[in-house]
Amino acid sequence: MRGKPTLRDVAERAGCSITTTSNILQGRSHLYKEDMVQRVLSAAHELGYRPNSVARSLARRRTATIGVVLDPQHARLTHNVYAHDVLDGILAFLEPRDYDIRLITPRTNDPAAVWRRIDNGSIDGAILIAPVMGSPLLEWQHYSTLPVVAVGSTLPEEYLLSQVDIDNDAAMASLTEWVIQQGHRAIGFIKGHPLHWSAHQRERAFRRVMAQHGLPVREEWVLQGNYGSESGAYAAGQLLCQKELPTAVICANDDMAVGFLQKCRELEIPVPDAISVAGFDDIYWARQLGLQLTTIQHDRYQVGYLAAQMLLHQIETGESRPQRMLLPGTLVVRRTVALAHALASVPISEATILTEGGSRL
Amino acid sequence: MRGKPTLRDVAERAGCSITTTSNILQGRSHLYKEDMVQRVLSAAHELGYRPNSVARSLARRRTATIGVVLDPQHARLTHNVYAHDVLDGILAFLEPRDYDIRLITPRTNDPAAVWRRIDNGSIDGAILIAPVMGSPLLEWQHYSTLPVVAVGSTLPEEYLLSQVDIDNDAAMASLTEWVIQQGHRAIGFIKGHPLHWSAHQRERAFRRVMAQHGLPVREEWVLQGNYGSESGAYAAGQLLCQKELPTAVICANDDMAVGFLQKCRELEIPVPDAISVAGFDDIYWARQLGLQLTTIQHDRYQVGYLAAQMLLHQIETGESRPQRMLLPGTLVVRRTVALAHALASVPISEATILTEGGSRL
DNA sequence: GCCTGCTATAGAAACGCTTCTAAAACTTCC
DNA sequence: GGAAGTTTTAGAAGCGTTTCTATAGCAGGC
Repeated sequence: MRGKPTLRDVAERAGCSITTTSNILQGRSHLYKEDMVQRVLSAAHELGYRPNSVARSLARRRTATIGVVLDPQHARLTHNVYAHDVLDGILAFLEPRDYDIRLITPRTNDPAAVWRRIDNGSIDGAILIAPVMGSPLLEWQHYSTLPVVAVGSTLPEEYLLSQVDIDNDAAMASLTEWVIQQGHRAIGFIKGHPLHWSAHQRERAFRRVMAQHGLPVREEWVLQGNYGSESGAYAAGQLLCQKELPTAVICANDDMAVGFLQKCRELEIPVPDAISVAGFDDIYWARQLGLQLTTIQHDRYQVGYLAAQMLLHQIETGESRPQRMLLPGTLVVRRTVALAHALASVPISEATILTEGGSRL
Repeated sequence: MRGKPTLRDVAERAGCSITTTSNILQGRSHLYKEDMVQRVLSAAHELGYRPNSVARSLARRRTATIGVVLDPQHARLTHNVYAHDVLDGILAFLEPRDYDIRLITPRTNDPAAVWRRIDNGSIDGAILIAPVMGSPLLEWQHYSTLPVVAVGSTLPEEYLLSQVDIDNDAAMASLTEWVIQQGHRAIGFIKGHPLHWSAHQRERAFRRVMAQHGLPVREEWVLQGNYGSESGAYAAGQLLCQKELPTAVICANDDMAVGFLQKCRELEIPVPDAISVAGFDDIYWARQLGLQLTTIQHDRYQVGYLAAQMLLHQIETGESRPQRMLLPGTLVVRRTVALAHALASVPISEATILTEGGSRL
């Protein structure tokens, strides 16, 4: 016996066949006499036998491993707070079920290469983390027959992908609704990264609710961001130097809201006294730092957990009809959004005029 | 041909043997006539053949996968900023070399179970992320013969583990040195998590430098934290209500420093006017939020990158003597540490007295 | 023209496990 | 006491690769 002990070594030592050994070691010991069972068990223990998972995977035709694939766009985990929470949820579900995780971070945009890497027989299914528009991950159908679940992007139906995500639309709608209820009429918006579906969904919800309330959206108050906090600060710079200002600004995510707040501090514009700011995501460090940001909180951990569950279900049942599962977000009211009528009547009192003067949906 | 095409299918289609096919597909085409090579290549392409990595691993006796193992203590990735950066570095090194990563998060403290999970033939080596004292990961020697590299913990030699880490001792020494150079004599310290080696190393360096300068360390100014920001805030509460205060406080990491700063703000104690605060780690969000924290910056990404490199070297050469590699940290001077003599002479002017009155190393 | 020494190709044995199928060994029953 | 059944065990064929070794085919040298 050179190297690691194999099933054959155990069998020899116990004086029985490989089959017997394999069966007993897999827990099918009711097939054998107590005596045999003991012999095998102790032989295995004495040799320190550990089954080789590669050989097992080959024989069983399943690997008990699932792939977690990061979009090439945001393959650097570091600043991808989203991925951490989701990954935690995935791990939490999979670990007790003896599934392992293979982390795949393609660095190319060639879908054939990407999928060759993902679907090479080493995983039973994959979770795609937040594929963006144009991502090679979305070419799934042409390159793989693996069960797949996408998280963090609510994709159009035609991609035929199962998905778990938060309900961006409903959450942003309720946030906007609430800001309006605080008496704000003049509301600005900082948009998220243009390649993220969520950015569009959040913007659309904002506009819809504004329209429902008959409030105009002034395009000079709608600024492009990219979900990064610098872009929030930049947008703040752009916005705050305008002649007329909104009384409130909704940022498509917290990172940008944090950047926005910083810029406000820099320019010595008090929040929420001069302007109200809302975010979306309820990120850890904003909370940690006591920024008291009013925002939408949602359970990313749960997204990961449910995605893993959905994927395992697909793997085990062979069910392949794509499903979509949307989790609700919760409005968290803190202190960066004030009542509009309590505002100092700086340039912001224009607000009331705007309600009439506004032009488009 | 049911299911995925195999090497045999390609061979049949190309009208040659499996060996030939395998050789050509692995790039050994100089062995064959151009004609044959073309036949095989196009057959493979037409069938959409993709080699099965599990079978390949079994035959080659290597998996081209390395395991990244999180200590059960901090298996939740979410708030483990450290792990993200390291993981990024690991990925960056491994991806272009066609190695994959298996993420392993044991949830138990039984070393046998943990190592059964890690070393089951599915990986060629492992990187252990920040094993803490008493971690089952440290039992390595008894349970595995896999090449292993530990990162994020500078362990005692007797564990016989290769390691890559930052030089906690040197970095904390230079930070302390610098604070002293700013004229501070009365310096407090907030300790890190007692199970982390780094916490002890940082504390020891602090004490040593203080002693070298003949400065006493007042034990009522040395408070236990746990690397979490809440613990920093708590320690601040404990410290700041004392009769005599230090003029500066060094926190064993940034998270605690952030907590400390928040508490200061809460208590309306101006930093650095009333008290100076230093951190260690230079975390992203502290920077992001413009806290201007004076701290030690170090390259966690690089730690991961080098660890992966070291591990691959061990795997490929069979070299197994444990090596240790320590990366230097860099002092980043921002604004939370002021010159001591520029301080308002609040209770803090006691400082000068302390230099004499102090008691112990 | 036969042996030597190439090159080009194929056969077959691993790798370590699972599992289907078959065959011994032992009951039981009429 | 032998057919029929039941329990216990073993044989052997995969799983899809890699790779060692063997064998054709075909020059060239004497």
